[in-house]
Amino acid sequence: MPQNKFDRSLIRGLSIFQSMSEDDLDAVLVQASARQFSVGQAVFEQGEAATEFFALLHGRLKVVQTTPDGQQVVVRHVSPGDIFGIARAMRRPDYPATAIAVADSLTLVWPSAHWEAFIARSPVLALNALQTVGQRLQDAHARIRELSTEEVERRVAHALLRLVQQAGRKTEEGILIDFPVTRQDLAEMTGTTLHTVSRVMTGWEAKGIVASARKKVVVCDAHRLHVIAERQD
Amino acid sequence: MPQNKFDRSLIRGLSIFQSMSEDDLDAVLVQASARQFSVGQAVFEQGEAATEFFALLHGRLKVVQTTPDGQQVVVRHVSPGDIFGIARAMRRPDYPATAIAVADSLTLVWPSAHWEAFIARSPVLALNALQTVGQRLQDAHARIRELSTEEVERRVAHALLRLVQQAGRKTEEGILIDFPVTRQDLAEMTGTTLHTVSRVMTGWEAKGIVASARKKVVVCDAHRLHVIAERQD
DNA sequence: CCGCCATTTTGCCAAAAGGCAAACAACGGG
DNA sequence: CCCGTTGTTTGCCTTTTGGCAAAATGGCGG
Repeated sequence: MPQNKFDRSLIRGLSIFQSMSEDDLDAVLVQASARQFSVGQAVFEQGEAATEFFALLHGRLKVVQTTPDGQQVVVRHVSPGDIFGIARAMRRPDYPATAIAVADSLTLVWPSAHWEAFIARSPVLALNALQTVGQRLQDAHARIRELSTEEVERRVAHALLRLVQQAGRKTEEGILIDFPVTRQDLAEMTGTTLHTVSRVMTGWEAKGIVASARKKVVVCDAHRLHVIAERQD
Repeated sequence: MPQNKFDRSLIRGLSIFQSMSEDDLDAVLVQASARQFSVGQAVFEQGEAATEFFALLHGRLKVVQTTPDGQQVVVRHVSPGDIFGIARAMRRPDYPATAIAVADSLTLVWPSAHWEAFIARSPVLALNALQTVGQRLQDAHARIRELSTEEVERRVAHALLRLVQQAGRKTEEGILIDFPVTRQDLAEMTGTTLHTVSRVMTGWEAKGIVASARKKVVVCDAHRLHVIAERQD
């Protein structure tokens, strides 16, 4: 499989495959195929049978849950090097959320059924997966703490700083979030409404903390954003 | 070790040890010791080095995170049969939260350093742990969804129903939450204040949905509570 | 280049929830 | 058995946030 040769250097960096032997890694990669997704396309949908799992090589995804009445909540973002869609590895039969490309993306794909065989061949994979899921659990608890104790402005500040961390690119005006972000997206990340996000951002823009345009956010003064995120009223 | 003989039947039921061979289980249990905690006592504290991990045999704990300004958030509850304090298994050096007994409790304790050896001996342990952590991640995402999209009354209803699920005991008046729960506790579980919880519960009490006393909650009409929890305003 | 459509901003108002303070109630120790 | 401590209820008011409506803006396809 030619693309596997091509991917090899990228794949070595995936934390999930760390400290695997070359042979074991080969055995895993032989089973993989590549798949592309363009902006807005879903990799999988909430409720679907979890027949495959993935690694993101390039691009960016958001993972969203939809409530029965149609509201959406962004559970997390997927950055290059992350694995995702590993519901079956946690013995869940279906995907608990929908993954949507927010930038053109390239993924590796494996059939979920192979997971057990991979583990059997290379037990370190299970430990790496445990660490990965553990980290996500920490992140989720941090979100819960924020939603429980912080007011909207602080939550939005935290969300922006997280995006800077994950997808910030230095420019002349400041740090650009390097994929399209709408007010609605920020609202779904922070448990508020696009109206409130707009009001908050307008306020920050007036103070020169951020600059924004349609689907674009630049953080000009990360320090002051930190102060907002951490202040105790 | 005499208590290991005693614990044996309980331990077989722990999901984390499922489908382990007798020999492997023996090897794990030989390393365990038992430890008791009375109400209010901490099993471990947020930020401490994660030198041990635990299984709860009897009793109940709450796992809380404290914010820099002292607010507390109940991350989850530990029921008998759960393992907890497995930070090191996720390669975290310290406990990310504090675990406090809310009922007199009996735990098994292992040194964290043994985890790797256990896995080496019985790889299925890693898969079971992955499932356990995966389930907690699902639960955390459900909490995030609730905090993001639901108003206080629904959140409190969900929290109560969850407690009924985990620790409900049938009585003549209804289903009793079988450990002490204060308004403050419910507030920390739902991201609100004890005042608001009190107001909500008073309303429900008037309608005969719940009955409560100091540190005690009885759900009289679980069905109507469900309706409240699931209604879309 | 124009017009449509998605996105953003904003004003105004209403509802939800928090904060404060005080009263009240129950339990437990001396 | 009484007192102090801890937990609960409640009134009143303020603040935060959401909802609705409408206008403004900017980009993209025809």
